[in-house]
Amino acid sequence: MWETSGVFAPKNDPEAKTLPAGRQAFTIIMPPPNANDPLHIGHAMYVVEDILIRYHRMRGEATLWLPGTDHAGIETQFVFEKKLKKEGKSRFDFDRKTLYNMIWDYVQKNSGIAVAQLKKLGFSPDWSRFKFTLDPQIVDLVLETFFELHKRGLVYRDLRLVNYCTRCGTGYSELEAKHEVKKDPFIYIKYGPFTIGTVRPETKFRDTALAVNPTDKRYSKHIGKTFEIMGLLGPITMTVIADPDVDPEFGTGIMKVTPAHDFHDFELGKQNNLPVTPIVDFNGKMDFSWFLSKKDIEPKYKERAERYHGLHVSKARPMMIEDLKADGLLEKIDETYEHTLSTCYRCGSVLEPLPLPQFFLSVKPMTQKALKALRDKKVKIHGPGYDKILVHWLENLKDWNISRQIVWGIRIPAWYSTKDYPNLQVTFLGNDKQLISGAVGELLKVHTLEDIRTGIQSLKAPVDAKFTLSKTSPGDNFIQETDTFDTWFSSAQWPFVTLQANKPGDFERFYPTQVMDTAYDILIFWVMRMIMMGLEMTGEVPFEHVYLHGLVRDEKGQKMSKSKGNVINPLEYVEKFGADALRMALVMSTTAGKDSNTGKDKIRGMRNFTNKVWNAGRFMSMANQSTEGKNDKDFHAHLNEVVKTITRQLDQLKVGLAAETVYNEFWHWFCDACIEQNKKGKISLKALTQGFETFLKLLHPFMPFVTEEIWDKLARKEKGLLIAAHWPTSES
RNA sequence: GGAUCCGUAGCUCAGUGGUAGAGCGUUCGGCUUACAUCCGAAAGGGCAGAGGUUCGAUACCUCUCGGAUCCACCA
Repeated sequence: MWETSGVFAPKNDPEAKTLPAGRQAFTIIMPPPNANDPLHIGHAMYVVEDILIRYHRMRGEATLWLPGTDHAGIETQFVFEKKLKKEGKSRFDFDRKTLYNMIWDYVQKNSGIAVAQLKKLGFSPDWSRFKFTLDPQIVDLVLETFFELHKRGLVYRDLRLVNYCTRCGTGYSELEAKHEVKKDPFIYIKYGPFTIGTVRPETKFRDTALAVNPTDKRYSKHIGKTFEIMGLLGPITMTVIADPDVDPEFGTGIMKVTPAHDFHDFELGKQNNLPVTPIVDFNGKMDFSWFLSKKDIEPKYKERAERYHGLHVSKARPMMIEDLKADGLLEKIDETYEHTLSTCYRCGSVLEPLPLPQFFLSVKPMTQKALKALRDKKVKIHGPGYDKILVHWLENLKDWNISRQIVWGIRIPAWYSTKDYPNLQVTFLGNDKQLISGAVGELLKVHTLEDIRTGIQSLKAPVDAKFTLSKTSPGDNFIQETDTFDTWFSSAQWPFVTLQANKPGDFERFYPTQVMDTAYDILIFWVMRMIMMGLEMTGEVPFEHVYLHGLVRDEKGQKMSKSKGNVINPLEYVEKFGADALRMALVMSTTAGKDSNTGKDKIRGMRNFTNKVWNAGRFMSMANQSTEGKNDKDFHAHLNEVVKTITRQLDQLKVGLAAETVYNEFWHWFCDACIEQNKKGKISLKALTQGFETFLKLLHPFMPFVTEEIWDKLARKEKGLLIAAHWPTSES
């Protein structure tokens, strides 16, 4: 009935109330769930949004809740690759276009599930405005944003170290790396006249300098001097440079510098003009081709380099330690050393810092605008402490790496001319389904440009390569960048692109939106970037309030995870206890920004409450018929207070508190006290009926199904659907 | 190393500058004609500790202790 009645869509009624401050509507953009995943309990927390939407709709406002789903680039490709692996295949068995289409079909097949589940939870978004992040109009707008940002000088391409997962084959932004404490042998190596300590002996072959703290008296005299040092592959020369970041207390106080494989060293290398010389490749394997291509190598060293070459770091490292021992270069090993490593948040592999040209956004101008908006209270964060966390991030944010080396996403619309770069390095899956690497010119002898454009796996354009921005090929001789945008790059634009890509006039009418509700764990990933991007592109904040709900934990307070087996499937509980019970359990007595423990007991308790509401409805038809009650006046007075309180609480986004209030007032006041008084003739039927209808309205945003059902039996014929009924007014 | 949050009844958590609340659990008594997925009654808390502000603090400030989370660095 709700869906066919059209109430989910914002009313076009010119009589729709004009809201305070000239606001035309009450709008919430739904955080898009991953299109290919079934819902988890976190999505059920969107009930906060549905409560607010239903409340404002009943207030007579033009109310829009805009739903959608997310292509979730890395997550989805990762899931799909796991599926391929089960079938004994990998992403390299398919050319780019085929792989993309396969994932597209896979996602399409699953995307209906999430939507059906949202409906089962009783959510009331306007399905006619549904958007997917890869809908053509959305992609189009995202590309335009990129062009505009480039025009404003905020886009650049640069060689940087990226946190690269050699397992997943892509780099990540600084936010996506997880940190894990690991125990690794800390090796002290004789290094010419010095001793250095390291956990990564394998990178030593391409060290470019030695660094010491300029205030360290032991070493300061060596600064600027060059030493010949005996290594595993023969003698090398090394210059000592000054670096105030070197901690004299740590290890031996002298540090090797490897710009290609360490973030700090990369920066240090820039300052000192050191070359970036990688030794680990993008598969996590040792690459000694630079050495083996030399002439006249001593057989001993040649044998070693050949042995190491192509081995994974984890295999090569112990081998090198043995060789160091054999050469008498190993001083000692500290086996107790603990340090923190970056790991892939998807697969858990250790991330390799690797040099790769990437597209970046200059964030500074955007963070400044965001900070100002926060200072001016244009955006208000609900959830204690999170406003400070957000400010801290905005003040310290580094430029945003928006390139991802995956196919599932929006391909970066930068094109390189094969005329400018005939030696552009590409990896191409040929007609014979073999991976072929080489320069464009060479490949063109056997394949057409069109073949290469669609079949290309990866392209390594030089850092300073000229590129043309265009939605389609700008000419006959262009090859498109193979990287795709970080999913968050398009998600950051979600509040305005969904409205711009929708019905004409929507953006003007519904933007800026009022509330953004999401879990606090994506405050930085998403909310911060939406504020930045919204301000940059529209000049306005994307939303006025950010409601950060907590994470839903199990009844013991443990984080839910698949490995612990304590994951709650929301739909299971909908089956068992009803959607109303689950909804109520999720918001009852919760506060913004705080985790809540939701287990069976709590949901069962709320099922009992649902039942209580139902039974009160049954009582109404057999209530005491008295037309006058001596407590009627007090009854109305208290009812008025209840309406006032709940209205105020909802206006202040205190959803958990409002749920608690309506629960207590309905059960312990209306049922326990007032119904009993009616039985004794102290409260009239008229007053009681009016009170019950008021409570049905107050309860409706929280428990839409039972309340609508009771309303259907009681009052719908005269008064229409409860979902569209008028919120009770209170006299102050 | 930096930051944030929390410490209230046995458990899980709300809450407020003016003599403490809910759910679950516990105890006792009830199939009272809406509801035993219920009703009635009861036990149980000097709101972590110390100091300060205030006429008055659980609530505001400082410190201590305890717990959680986030970020940075680690050759």
